[in-house]
Order: sequence, then structure tokens, then C-alpha cells
Amino acid sequence: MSYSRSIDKKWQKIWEESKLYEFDRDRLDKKLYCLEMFSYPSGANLHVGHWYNFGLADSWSRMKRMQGYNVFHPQGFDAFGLPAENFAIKTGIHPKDSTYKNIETMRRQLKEMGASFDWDYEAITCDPEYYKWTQWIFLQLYKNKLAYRKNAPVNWCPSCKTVLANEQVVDGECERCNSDVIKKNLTQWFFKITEYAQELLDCLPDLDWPEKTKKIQTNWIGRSEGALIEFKVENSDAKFEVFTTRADTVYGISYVVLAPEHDLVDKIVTPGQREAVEEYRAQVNKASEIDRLSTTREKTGVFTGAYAIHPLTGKRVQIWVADYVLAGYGTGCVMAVPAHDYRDYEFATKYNLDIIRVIKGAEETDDTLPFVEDGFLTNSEEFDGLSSGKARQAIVDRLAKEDRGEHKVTYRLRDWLVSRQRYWGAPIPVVHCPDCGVVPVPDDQLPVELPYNVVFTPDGESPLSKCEEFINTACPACGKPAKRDSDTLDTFVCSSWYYLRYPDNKNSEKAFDTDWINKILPVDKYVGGAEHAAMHLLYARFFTKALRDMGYLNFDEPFLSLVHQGIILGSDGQKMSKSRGNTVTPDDYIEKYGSDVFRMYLAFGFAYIEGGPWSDEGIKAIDRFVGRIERIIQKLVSERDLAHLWGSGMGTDEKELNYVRNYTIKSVTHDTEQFQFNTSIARIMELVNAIYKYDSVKKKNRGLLEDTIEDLIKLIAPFAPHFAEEMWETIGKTTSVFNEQWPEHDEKALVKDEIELAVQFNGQVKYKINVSADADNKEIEDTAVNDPRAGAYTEGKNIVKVIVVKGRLVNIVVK
RNA sequence: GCGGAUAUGGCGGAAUUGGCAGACGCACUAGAUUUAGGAUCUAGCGGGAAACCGUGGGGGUUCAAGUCCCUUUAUCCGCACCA
Repeated sequence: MSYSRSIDKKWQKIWEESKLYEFDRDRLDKKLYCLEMFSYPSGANLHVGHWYNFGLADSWSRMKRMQGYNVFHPQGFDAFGLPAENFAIKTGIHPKDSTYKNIETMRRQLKEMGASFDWDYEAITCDPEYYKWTQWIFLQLYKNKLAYRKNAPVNWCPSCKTVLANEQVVDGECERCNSDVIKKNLTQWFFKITEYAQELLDCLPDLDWPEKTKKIQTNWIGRSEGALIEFKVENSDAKFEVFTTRADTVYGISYVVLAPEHDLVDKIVTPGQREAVEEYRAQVNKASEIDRLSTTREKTGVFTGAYAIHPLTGKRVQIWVADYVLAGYGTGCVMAVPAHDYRDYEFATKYNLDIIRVIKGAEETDDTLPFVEDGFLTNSEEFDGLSSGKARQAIVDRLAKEDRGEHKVTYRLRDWLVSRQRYWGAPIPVVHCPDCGVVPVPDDQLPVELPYNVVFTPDGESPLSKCEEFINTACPACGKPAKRDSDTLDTFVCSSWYYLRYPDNKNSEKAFDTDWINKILPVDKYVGGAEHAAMHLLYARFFTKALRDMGYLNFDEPFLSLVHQGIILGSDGQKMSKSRGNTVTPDDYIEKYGSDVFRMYLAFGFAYIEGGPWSDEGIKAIDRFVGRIERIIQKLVSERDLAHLWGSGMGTDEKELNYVRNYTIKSVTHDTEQFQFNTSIARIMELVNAIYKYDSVKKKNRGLLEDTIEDLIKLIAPFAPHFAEEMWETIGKTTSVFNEQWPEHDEKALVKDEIELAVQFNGQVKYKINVSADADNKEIEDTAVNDPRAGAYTEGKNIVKVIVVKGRLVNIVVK
């Protein structure tokens, strides 16, 4: 029977019945945790991206399995999220119903892929058995002072009376009703990830992660060394601190700027300026986050009427508000040095503020203002002449002595806002009591279950706060009537610990058993999209470190080794999208070619970490390749009893076949380990070509040919698992090929008797010579120089030098 | 604006990290076979009559450069008034 969809089904059934992929909980010395980022169960079918991620990570883990590793390879679903809720608003179908239906479809399709998942360890984040522990972790963080509440703005649509996600805000307008979106402050929960900023940075160098990703995390954390400098407000007891990395320019301050949202603004603004400031603040509030962060936008600001006192010179400097200063970063205020900062220069020019040079460039440097590089101080009292670097130290030292400043490290990283004003997420397990305040729900009352009967129509209140039986409860502390928190948790919270739940997914006593988790974790290979480089990966690292410090686990990092797959584009080279009409539907191809052909094309057609454009011609080629393997194997089997075909010699043809066989084993092992699946398949194609070539020999060495075919099937098995099982059976085997040992190459077979070398004259290849493989440099040089063809290139010239590169070439330098 | 990446035949992509550029495959061409084939098998296939020229462009280092250095261009991605 030739390879097709029915072969897939045959082996999927056998695998399931024989529990082939069951994880061995006892053999932990060679454990290997291979994990792909789990996926959101969307209504559509599995797309090419899922296949590319899951299918090929599975190929990698299948090779590891055959190499003797006890592979733990679970799968699950990141099942909470906005799309299900939007779908409910549109169709009236409950998120729970649509989500579980989607999960069922996806699970079936994942099984049809033929991946070696052990489904006994599945985790679904919207199961109460799962989010019970998400809530428990929230409470652990709360009890360890890593979760706290503060005000933070949300996108608010005044017409829909609802909170919008960033993606629902289009050009500052609500995507549903086009009203202007404004910002509204709500009290929300935060996780104190900044507490771990330094450790998150320090552990990066030792991770086997793409350098690009480490760089993204480094930039995201954004450590910067500088100073805090205190300013007093004139005629007031108010004071504020600014953070700066350029304390050397402190004598160049000509004004200071507060973020419009800064608490101090109300206190210091003068009556004459109040109206202007209020108007400006209203304007800033209307501007969307995106607008405000745009570089092309003209800088604006308003004078508050108040003055601050320069901490060193005692001079008065104006206090402005401007939206280029962000409330959430640093201290929310900056000192402005127009002479040495582009933004301040632009602002000062526009509003006619002083520009004071305090840094000179070294000689021969063009230091026209604004001059933003380091240099030497001027106009800076006793610090004149110091280099910028030395001045930063000296100036802050003096400020520190006078108690008006200090050296300070800040991070760009902000605390993680986890409150979402939505229904389809894990409820935040706290109760708000009029008497006791915030009261955590006791562990024995977890999970706080999502009520099913809720109304989704957006009318100003979130579905949970409208649900009486959910929202009204008794205070766990005093028993009096109290209200539950009506917000749910960011889905990134759910996905920050799922890799810990998989190995112990049925534990009803704990989130996971510490001893067990310490044996199976960390994840040895994590595979998923580069779009998660900053947020998900950072959050998961934070969770691991926080849980470690609470004593629930003993390792520092969740993911030791990380690979990002590339993106498969449409055949037009554009990103796949329904509107472009260039999407590829895996199901159609699987129906036509079988899942192994689809998977193998994904392996062969692209550099894994790059991705690239889809090609229908490419998948046809793989279909032919599979047929080619099948035919040669069937031919061998049918010829087994034809004695006249068989000999036993080990001549040139046999050595050549054996060479290719061993070279293929070596290359595929190496390349697959590195996720270089395209070259792995290329080598296997070469092996098949070599087998075809050898097949035309009159008297074939049957033992060698049989062994080579067996190796071929094993080598292809990770990429075409169903097909390989079928071929394994065809040659007469009765057990699974996945219980076989991965082949190892024989170094002796790779040593050739005679090798070909290129002969170059002045670096240009002119001809080739054959020498015996053990020839020394002198022999090689003589053979090359004495070759009859050499004369044409040496005539009338002198041989200056001869360079022999063993196994590669000879370069003869002539003059 | 800052940061990162990429650039190789008609196409997807290789190149052991400084050592024969174009592996493998597609497309194309020719032959064989078949009642037929969009099947199969075999062979050819960067450009150029050739000398030679060829890894986005220009320069350099080296016996030797796709690979290292300088410079420049284009495309893509990430981040962003981060003080």
C-alpha cells in the first residue's frame, strides 16, 4: 500500500493502543523536557504556523527519543482570552462552550499530525483545576509582597462604556463605534517584576538562547546608571526628584519638566497658569498612548508658573509640564538641559528657554549645540575641566554629601499590570470588604469559579460585576457582606507557569509537587515564536524565580535552551492573511498527500529559524521523494529471494554506498540537533540517490544494502513517522521503529582511499588531482607541481610558495 | 531616531566558519520507458565562443574572502520622546 492518509490513521491507532509515547516516570537520569509554546484554541483549524512549530519540534524530540532520551513532550491550551469573549458578544455563544469545542477540534488535529505528545499530561488554562492554582500563585505573590494595587490608566470608550485593549483602539478611536478613546484611571493589580530586574539581566548570558532574544530582553529591562537629584519648589515645602544619566550637565539646567499626570502638578501650579495647565492635561488625556509616543509629533508643554531651585547654583528654574515626559518612567520628571539633549533643545527653542553650554568637545570635535556626547565641563564652577565621566561621579558625590542627590540605577522595565476588566479569564481571588479592605480568598475556598450565567453586552460594567451571585459574598475575615474583585487576570499569568503544571497536571493537592518538579524541570528545549521574546519569556522567568524564592522549586531558569521558528509566508512572499487570499490550509494538503509529506516539506523547504514563502511545487517534490523511497524498498523486498542478484564483495561500489550511508548518519544527527532540518533532508535525499545508484550493480551485497535501508528508515523516521513505521513493517519488522536505536556513524567508513584535491594557481582553481588519502604534504605538493597541466601556468614564472590544505586544495603561488 | 537582522543562479535554499561558491530540491532541456501521463528512470543545467567573470555596490587585509575590516545601498523586523 503506498503512503497516504490511511497509513497515517493506521499508525496513529497503533501508537495510541500501544501507549508508545507514554512518559516513563521512573527513568529520570536521561529525562529530556521538550516543550513548544502552547496555543490559543481559535475557531479556525490548525494553521501552517502550528505545524511548523509543533511538527518540527516533534521531529527533533523523536530523534532525541531514539538516541535514548526519556522525552517528556506534553501539550495543552492557552484557553482564556479576548477573542472568545468578543465572539460571545457577537454571536451569543458562551466563551466556555466555544472554547471547549475549539479545543476538541484542535486536539484531534494535533493527533492527526502524528506528534509524539503524551496527552496524559495535558493542561488547559481555563479548567477550574488549572486556574485554581493560577489563583493560588497570585495569592502567594500577594503574601510575599510581590502583588500590589495602584492606579493605572486604561483605554476607555465613553460611548460603549467599556475598557478597550490596545488592539481595539484604532487611531485613537474605538474600533466598534469610532468614538474618541480617553484614558481613565482605575485601581489595578500589579506584579512586582521590577524586584527581579537585575537577576533577570544577570542570568541571561548563561542561557542557550538566540543572541537576538537576549538582546531584546536586555533592552526591555533597560538598566541605566545615573543619579537622583532633588529639587525644591520655590516658596513651598514641595520637592521632587529627577533621574538623570547626565549629572555632568547639571549646570546646564534651564528648566525642569513634570509629566502632566504627576501628582505634584496640582500642588504647585499658580492660579494664573491653572487654566492653561488643566486644558493641556485634558488634551494629553485625549491623545492615545500611540500618539503620545510618536516621534514625529511636535513637542508641546505648558509653564506651571512655579519655579524650582537649582540644587547647586540656587538659581530659579521654570517648572513646565510636557507630555514627552512619561509618568510611568523614572520619577516622572526630568531636568532639561537644552544644550546637551535633542528633545530639550527642540523644546527650549520652541518656547524660548535658556540654552546654556556646559560641555565642550575635545579638540577638533564639532561640538555645535545641541552637543550630546561626552566632553569636558565648562561653566560648571569647581567642576570645570573635568571629563564628563569624572564629573558625573564628582557632582553626585557632592550632592550626596549635601543630601540632595544620590547615585542610582533605574530600569526601563515596569511592574506588570495583571488586572483585566473582562470575563473570560481567571478571577482575581480577593474580596473587598468595607471593614477589612483587601482580603485574600483562603486557599481552601479556591478556585474562585467563573460563573456561567453572565451577560456579555457591553454597557459600562464588566460581566462579572453585573453578576450578583458572583460579586456578592461574605468577607472571609469578618463574615460581613463584601464584594469580590470583578477583574480577571491577564492571560500571560496563566502561561507563565504551565510548564510547571504539565508534569504534575493531575495533582489536586498542590499546583505541583516540589520534588517531582525539581527532577523534571527545567525545560531542556523550548520552541516557539520570536514575538514572545520580551513579554511571555520574561514573565515566565520572573514566575520561576519568585516561586524559587518562596521555596516551591529549586532552579533559577525555566527554559535552558530556546529556538524560535521562522514565519511561513504565502506563496506571494507576503504574510499570510485572509484578506490577501494567500493562506495555506494544512488540511487540504494532508488530505491529498498525508501528514508526513506536509511535515517533511516544512522541514525541507525552509531554513527553520528563517521561514519563507510557501511553494506548491515544493510539496509535490517531497511527495515524489516519499514515493521514490517506497519503490526502492519494495524492490529490495521483492528481490530478496532472487539469489542470482546477490554477492558479498566489498568493492568500490560498496565502499561508496557505505561512505554515503555513514556520511548521512553523521550529517543528519548533527544538523537535526541544530534544528537544521532542511539540510538533514537534503542528506537523506543524497543517501536515497546513492541507493538507487547502487541498485544497478550486477551482484549486490545484500547485507550492506539491507543495513543501509534500515538506517535510511531510522533517519527519516523523525520527519515522516507514519511512513517510516510502514516501511519498517514492509521490510519485515514487527516492533516500532521508534524503539530502535538512532544509528551511529562509523568513522572508518568515512576515510577514503583516494581523495581529490583542487590545484590553484594564485588562488584560482585550474585543475584537480587525485592523491592517496594518507599522502603527506610533500607528496601532495610534488603531485600538484609535477602534473603535466602545471606547465601552462608556471612557464616563465617562479614558484614562490606552495600551500597545501589537507583534504581540500593546493595553492601554488607563482610570480 | 535607536537597535537588530538579511542581501548568494529563473526560484526555495547550501557552503565543515578564511580553503574547489551554488549541496539538495524546484523549474527547465535531452534521452529511455510506457497505450497514455502533470508517472518513472538516466543525464545536463550560474554567465560567457573563449580567455575569463561571478555571492547588493565600492574599497581593503590575505597565498586564499559569500565568510574578516572600512564604506555605501536596499529590504525586513523589533523598540521607542526611557531622561
